Amino acid sequence: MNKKIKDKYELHAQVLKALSHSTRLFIVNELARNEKCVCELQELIEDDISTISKHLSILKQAGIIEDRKEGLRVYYRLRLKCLPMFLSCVENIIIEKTKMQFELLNLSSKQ
Amino acid sequence: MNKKIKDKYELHAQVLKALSHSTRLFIVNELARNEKCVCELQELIEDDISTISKHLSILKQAGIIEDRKEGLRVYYRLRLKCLPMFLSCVENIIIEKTKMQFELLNLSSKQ
DNA sequence: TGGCTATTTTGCTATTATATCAAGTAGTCA
DNA sequence: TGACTACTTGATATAATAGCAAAATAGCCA
Repeated sequence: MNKKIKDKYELHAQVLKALSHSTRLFIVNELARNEKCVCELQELIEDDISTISKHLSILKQAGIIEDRKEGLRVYYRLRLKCLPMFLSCVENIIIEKTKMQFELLNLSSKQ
Repeated sequence: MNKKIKDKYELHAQVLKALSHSTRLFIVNELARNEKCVCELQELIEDDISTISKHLSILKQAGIIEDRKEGLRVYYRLRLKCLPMFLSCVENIIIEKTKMQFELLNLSSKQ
């Protein structure tokens, strides 16, 4: 694979990597509804706040979310509007995969 | 975050993790056009064949691709038809992000 | 059967990602 | 100014992943 092509896919992989974590997916889904401050996310997730802050910085640096400051609070919102559609595609993958496993089970029980 | 929700996002994260690698994204894009055997992919990628085989098994186990055997060769194809759409969404993220960085550069040079 | 080709699996080391705690920054308000 | 709240960053220990090479498996054909 030539370097130019590899670099292009490297960029794509970085975005996907940023989304490859259950907490970060949860965050993205929450922010798809409306913006939230770190403290609101912390209440929902119940992890150490520094862990959540770090997840947010990973999403931000990937260009997936952006922030704005209001007094003491930092509000985050989704930058990528096509993300919910994209996640429903992932949902399809999971459903398909589960079906496949189910069919496999059926086949093996018939033997 | 309650366990049920966490588990759901964990499943999604696994699919995204499988896609979070430049070689695997390349593979998926190649297979989006038509099925290919491992040896054909190896020619294009030029990595150790055992490395490519491992990438393929990661994509397969995530439900993203499937395989069929023909003689000595194993042909892989895309299982997830919505994937190209989904990747164009990632492309948008990258374009947006690049624009943002460009604007930042412009702003700072005006000072 | 034995030798050949295509692919997968295993064992290994190096690299990268994650979680946590402690310390640091930034904005508010008395 | 100093205490307080909301958040970020740094250090570090632990866990997951990548890539290579050697060994194993599977199908073909003489």
